This record gives sequence, C-alpha cells and structure tokens, in this order.
Amino acid sequence: MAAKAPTIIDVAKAAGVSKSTAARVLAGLPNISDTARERVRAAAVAIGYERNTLAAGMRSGRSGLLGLVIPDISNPFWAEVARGAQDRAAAADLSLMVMSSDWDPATEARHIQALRRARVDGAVINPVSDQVGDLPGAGTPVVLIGSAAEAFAGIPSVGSDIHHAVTLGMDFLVSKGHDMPSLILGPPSRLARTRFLNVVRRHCIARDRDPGDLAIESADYTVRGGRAAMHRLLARRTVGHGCVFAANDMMALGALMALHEAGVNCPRDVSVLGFDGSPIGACSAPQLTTIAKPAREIAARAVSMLIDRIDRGTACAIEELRVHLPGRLVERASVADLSAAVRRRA
Amino acid sequence: MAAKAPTIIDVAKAAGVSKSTAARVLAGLPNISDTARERVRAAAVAIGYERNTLAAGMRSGRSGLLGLVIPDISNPFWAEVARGAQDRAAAADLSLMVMSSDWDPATEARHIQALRRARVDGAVINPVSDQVGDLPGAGTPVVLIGSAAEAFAGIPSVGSDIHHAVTLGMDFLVSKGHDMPSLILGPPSRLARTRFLNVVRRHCIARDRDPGDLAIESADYTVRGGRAAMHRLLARRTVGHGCVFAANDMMALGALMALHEAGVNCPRDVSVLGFDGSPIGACSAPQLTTIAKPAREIAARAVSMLIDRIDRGTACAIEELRVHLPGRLVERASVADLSAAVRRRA
DNA sequence: GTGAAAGCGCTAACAG
DNA sequence: CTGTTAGCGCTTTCAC
Repeated sequence: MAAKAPTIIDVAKAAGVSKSTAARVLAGLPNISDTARERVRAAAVAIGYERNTLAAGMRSGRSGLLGLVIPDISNPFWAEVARGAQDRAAAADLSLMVMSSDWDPATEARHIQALRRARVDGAVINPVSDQVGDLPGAGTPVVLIGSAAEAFAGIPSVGSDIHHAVTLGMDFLVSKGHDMPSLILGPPSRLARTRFLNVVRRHCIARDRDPGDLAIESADYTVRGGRAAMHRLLARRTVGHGCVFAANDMMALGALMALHEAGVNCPRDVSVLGFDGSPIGACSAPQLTTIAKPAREIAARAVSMLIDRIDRGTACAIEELRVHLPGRLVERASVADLSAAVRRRA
Repeated sequence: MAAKAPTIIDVAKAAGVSKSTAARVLAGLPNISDTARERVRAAAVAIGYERNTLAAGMRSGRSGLLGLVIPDISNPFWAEVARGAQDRAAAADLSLMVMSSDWDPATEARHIQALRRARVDGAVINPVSDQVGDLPGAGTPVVLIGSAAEAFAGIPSVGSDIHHAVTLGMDFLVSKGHDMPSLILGPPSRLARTRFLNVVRRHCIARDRDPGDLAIESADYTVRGGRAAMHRLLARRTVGHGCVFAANDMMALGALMALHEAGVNCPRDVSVLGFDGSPIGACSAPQLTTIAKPAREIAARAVSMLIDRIDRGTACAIEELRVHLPGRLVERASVADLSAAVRRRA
C-alpha cells in the first residue's frame, strides 16, 4: 500500500518555503520570485504532488464538478450528448458526472440529489419529469436541454428548435409526395410528445387535413417499443400507412424491424422518417432518413452556458438564455420518393 | 440568489443540539436518545439540509466517487458497460465519473489524472495504452476491464474470456460450413488485437490451415473504419471472402454497409460475424450475428470487485482476481448456413 | 515577495 | 447519551 498522497505541505517542505508560497505558485498567481517558483514547481513534480480538488473546492466553494443527467446513456443520441458535454467540460478543466435517469422521475430525483450532495458547481439536465420542484440544489446553476426544457420558467435552456425540426420533416414528406404520416410518439405523459404532435397537427391544419385522422401509437423511446408500436400500427387496417414519422431514431429503427418482420418493404410500401440523427441510423437497412439534431453542439453549448452562469452569476436576462439550434435533414434511404413515381407514371 | 446551502451546524442549531449529536443522527449511529434523533431529523428536513459529501470525504478519506474510463462512450457496447457500472455504483450509494478516452493514450492519461485529482476512491479502467506507468494514483484501487487487462501484472481484472469467445465464433463458422474467415481487426498496436488474432491462428493450425493465408485488415473500432476495411478486403481479389469475422460490432456494421455499397449480398455471398453483442446489431440488415460479451455484468462485477478492494484493502490474492465471463453466440442473420446449402444440393 | 493564521463542513477522538 | 476539540488539504485574508 502506497503512502498517503502528498499534500501541498509536503511540497512546501521539500521546496523550503511556506505553505502559502507553494499554494501561490501552484495556483499560478503573480508576485512570486522566480527562484521560489522554480523550486516549488520542481518539488511538486519530484514528489508527485497532485492537487486535491476536493479540499480546494471546500475552501473556494467550487468543486470543479459538473453534472449531466440524461434519460438513457445507451441511446446513441444521448451518448453523443454525453460526449459533447464531456469534451466541453474537460476543455474547461472540469469533471463531468454523467447519470442516466432511465426516463424515470424517481431515478432522476435520486441522481439530482447525488449531484447536490457532491456539490457540483452546476448541472445540465434533460428533465424527465415535466413538473419538477427543486431541480437544482437551490442556488446551483442549471441549464436544461431537450424539447421540454422551455416549460421551466426561469431556467435557461438549449435544445433543438423542435418546431423547425418537425416542420422540416413534414415538409420533406410532402415534397416526396406523402400525405399525413402515421406517428410513433413517446410516452403520453411527456411534454416533448405534445409539442411534437402539435407541430404535426398544425401542419395538417395548414394543409386542410383533419388532425383527428392521424394514426398515433406511443412507445418508450426504445427500439423494442418502436417495433411493437409499428406492429400495432400495421394491425390498424383502416388507416393507410404510406409513411411513418417516429419521434426518435431508436423507435424508427424498431419500426424498420417490425416492417421487415411483417414482410412489408421499406421504403417501397411504407416509408419511415426518424428524428434525432443517431449515427447508428446509417447502419440500418434501409438506411434511416432522419431529422438530425446537433447533439454535440447542444451539449457543448449547454455546458458553455452553464460555465458562464457559474462564473458570472445569474446575471443575464433569461430571454437571452433560450438557445435553439436548428435540426437538419439527413436523407438516406427509408423514405420513398412518391412524387418521382407519380411523375414517371404520367 | 439562494442563500448558501445549510450545514450540519444549521441543523444542530435548529434542533437545539450540538454539532456532533446532529452528525451522529445523520450518520445513523447508535446511542442517541429518541427525542434527539427525532428533533434532528425534523430539523434537517425542515431546513433542507443535504450532506456535503466533499467535506465528509475530506475528513473520512473517502470521496464517495468512483471513476470509469472507457474508450468510446458513443459505442453502444461501451455505453452498456457504463450503464452497468453506473447502476452498481448507485446501488452502493457511490457516484460514478465516466470518461471516454477515445482510444487515445494521452486522453486516457488526462482522464486518469482528473480522477486522481478528484480523489476517487477507486477506478475501473479499460486500458488503451498497453504499457501504462502509473495507471492509478499510487494506492488507489483499480480494476481493469477488457481483453488487454491481464497484461497488467498485479492489477485485478474482469473481462470476457476472449479465447473462449473467439473460439465460439470460429467453431460456429465451421459448423455453418465456412472455412477461414477474413479478419477485420483493431489497430495494430493494441494488445487485444494480438490476442484475438492468435486465437484465430491457433484455430487455423488445429484445422491444418496456414495462418499466413488469413486476409487481415485493420481499422479503428468504428463503423467508418470497418466499412473502409471491408472495401479494402473486397479489393483483394486473390482471396475468397466467404466470410468475415470482425473484432467488434461497430466494424462489423461498417462491413455490412460496405458490402451493401459494393452490391454484394450478405449473407448469400459474404457472411459477417461480429464481436461484442451490441444491442444495435439487431437493427442492421441483415441482422448481425455476433458473439455477445456480457457488458453490464462485466461492468457490475468490476465495480463490485472495486468496492470490495476499497473496503477490505488489497487483501485477497491477485490470482483470484482475474474474472472471466463467458461470451455467448447470438445467431441472427448475417452468417449463411453453407452446410445446409451443401446438404440440399446432395 | 513571503509567512502566519483562519477557516470551508464534516468526522472522529476525547471527555463529561 | 452528549458536548468539546481537533484536524482533513486547501485557499485566502492579513500582516510583515
């Protein structure tokens, strides 16, 4: 068993200076003689000193820790978010604690409590619960991400522009000659679902279609859920399912599986449009056409904003703190071009 | 701005007892009068007290933090590992810091330094560098995961039994009537690659084939890399590529893409066998047949072992601390059954 | 420029 | 059973 980790006192002793001189050098403060700086640096390296961020944080009130709470780390989209946040945090020399809430408000609450206890300097959270009481430890800066974020008054947020993104998808479907898509949405209780659905409804109304005719199935944002939902959709024989718009890529992938299992050819018989832009969508067959959200940028931006708030306090007006990043269409192979087919026939 | 977080002193004051009595109650120690316990608990809840784990850790020498260093959080296999570790850590009321090394030794080193500075109580690491100097902060318990783990003498490890897993794959290919597979392996410098390759070689020798005839391409464990490698393999016209064995699922998925792009039907013309058991393999077309490694169990086991070592010190013999979990064949649709075809013809 | 001293919030010995 | 007293390793006044 190695001896205890060397402290700043050990460094000071080895360098023959006082604790505070050593501290100053190590913190890179000015007003230090070159000799002292030299000797302290050498001593630190020599004895393998590594600053104890816990102890430092204790005194300075900064733990150097950031939290990230996302719904599902095994979903490649959220994994990308984690990557983006991680990288941005590391660039600021901050450590990130990533926690997966599993879409469960209770788990989310436990994670948030853990972050509070760890005295994180701030947290980026994708809220699962639509109503949250004390998301942060009172006074801890928080930045929300995701489509439901704006529901929380007074908390800054960054996310994709869901109205724009869904519209992008609907317009694309129309441009390819599709009519109203059937929908595979997330769990009924989620606010994100409502927002997604409402954009679709608005689109229907604008094109003189009855939103009430929309075939809708709900799932839990997983491949398995999307697959089951697609099967249910197929069982509804009264509705035509020329195309399906899924609210995330995992469910879209599940829909693809279901179609394959049911012997329905995609995109020839049924088209599928995803929503996320998971890199993994490029591996399905047919490759998934999807609306990509800039996962890494969203995360990086959220962390930047968080760091800003930590440093500058809650200075800026909240209105400036609603960032919307545009989605972008990634056209691959799961949506058929009916317009071309129509043209060909003519 | 909210006031500073309440401390144990605030609780004590509110409950009308001393700091240590409050501490005892909060720590659940015995020898406390029911009245005191009652009042402290009530006071804690009333003022919203939340223990400061940093401060606590400072005194007790335990930070309550665990580290996990994996190569790539966006790879679903490693995401599963993260999940497993996270869950196990949470069960022990420990927080986990997950870091992605990106297969880069320098990044890995930085992450490990961050963990050391955060004074994690222990860390689970998948070593990227085959030779590592001071992996842990001297004295910090470490458990290694992954196939290269055993190369580190004196550090306990848990991983899949790579010999068993690769053999499983080779035997399966043979049972389906395939001969020697072409290989898509990881980067040349990685120890894991050598071990994988050597099992294949041994298999060749046992079946009177010349290992020198093996067609081998290297990639970086990504979809993109696997795809490029498969294209290169296809370009080698001198070798027959009845089947390809990839060293991880992402590369196998990339191979599937390449095959599709080249107009080669899988599994009819070329079979592909993966290695990992990423859940996402079920979404490709054809669905990926693969050797599944128990990601969550590996991670959970590693964390359990780590906690054990933290609690009990470095007590047990290292020999007992090499855990190998068996892989398992997940037969889906990317490997053709040539034996059946042969039988049918007869 | 440098050192001495006072805590940050908590736990762990000690006494009572 | 409970209160008092030291620190954990660091930062941060405040003197010199």
